Amino acid sequence: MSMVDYETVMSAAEQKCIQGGIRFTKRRKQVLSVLIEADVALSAYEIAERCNAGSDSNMPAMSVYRILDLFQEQNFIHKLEIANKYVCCAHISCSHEHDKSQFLICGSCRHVEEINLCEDAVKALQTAASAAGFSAISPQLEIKGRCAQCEHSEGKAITS
Amino acid sequence: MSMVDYETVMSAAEQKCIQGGIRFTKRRKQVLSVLIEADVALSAYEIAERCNAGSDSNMPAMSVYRILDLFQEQNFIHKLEIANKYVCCAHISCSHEHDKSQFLICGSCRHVEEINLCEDAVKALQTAASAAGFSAISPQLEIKGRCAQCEHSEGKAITS
DNA sequence: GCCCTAATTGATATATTGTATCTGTCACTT
DNA sequence: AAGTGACAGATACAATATATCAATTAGGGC
Repeated sequence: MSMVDYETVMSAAEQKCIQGGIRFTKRRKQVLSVLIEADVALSAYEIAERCNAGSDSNMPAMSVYRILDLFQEQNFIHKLEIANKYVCCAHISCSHEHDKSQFLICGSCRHVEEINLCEDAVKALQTAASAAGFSAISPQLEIKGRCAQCEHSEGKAITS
Repeated sequence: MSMVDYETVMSAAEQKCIQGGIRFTKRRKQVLSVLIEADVALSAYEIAERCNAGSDSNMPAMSVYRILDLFQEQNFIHKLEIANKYVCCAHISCSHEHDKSQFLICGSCRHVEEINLCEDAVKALQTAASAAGFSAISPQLEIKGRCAQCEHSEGKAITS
């Protein structure tokens, strides 16, 4: 998330909170800050640690979970269920619709990359889902694979 | 998994164990039995419960985890990481290669369906992965969506 | 059959991730 | 200034998973 401007994202988030009748409190700012500045996906407890690192603040994990829930509702962040980690949405400060995101997750090191699938691939997934009685697939797609780093280091197979 | 013949699968598993120099013990038979007979994906603790249901056996959850690890190495089962549940591989008793599987997982009720994607869709995923520096995607694909049942019951949005 | 070795299981502790619940506090509205 | 509802604190606990070491069991050579 380090490619987006911190201030732009924070103020966009604040605006969306105001519009939604939600407060952008100190706690919430802390959590969003950590996620914006992280260049990797973080677990809830890692977020709490980073909030507390080198400061007087004492962010309890429970608060992190509550705030993460809220942020997911607001589409500020994504939860990667394969990794049990959270990432900042790359499009908080965009005006256009951003309800499609795809993530590649390394089965070895859990490194995460956000990608863009072509429309045809997404349609193929939708079609297969419909055939199986699923009316819709999630706009967020998580695909497990093996990053180049892990591919070169060890011969260990991709987990499942 | 109820569409496959129980005995066929069990004996195929036994053969593969023997070939791999691995014992097909009572504990392992219990776990595989439960997964074959289950028509839904089960968590490790649910598997332990079912092993113990109405019997003198006392299967500890730790043993289940160990056996699940082994079965994953042997490709007898798949772990669905989005649901934290396990399913029997539909192809244990097949002779052909079976290293591609795709699952649809309902984001509301965690219902699981195994599907078959067309080659083109899989290739598109591969291509996108390569472009992002992932040398390979996992042969097992998990896609989150919303099953027809949940779609008709509630208006609640797909989680993430 | 007996012993040796390695595989397997038992048993216990602990880590990680997440939910439930109730209470206290703070900010906005009137 | 008081009331209301959103927000945070605090505690307990559930669910999922890993680590470790001891005890047991099965199979192979003698």
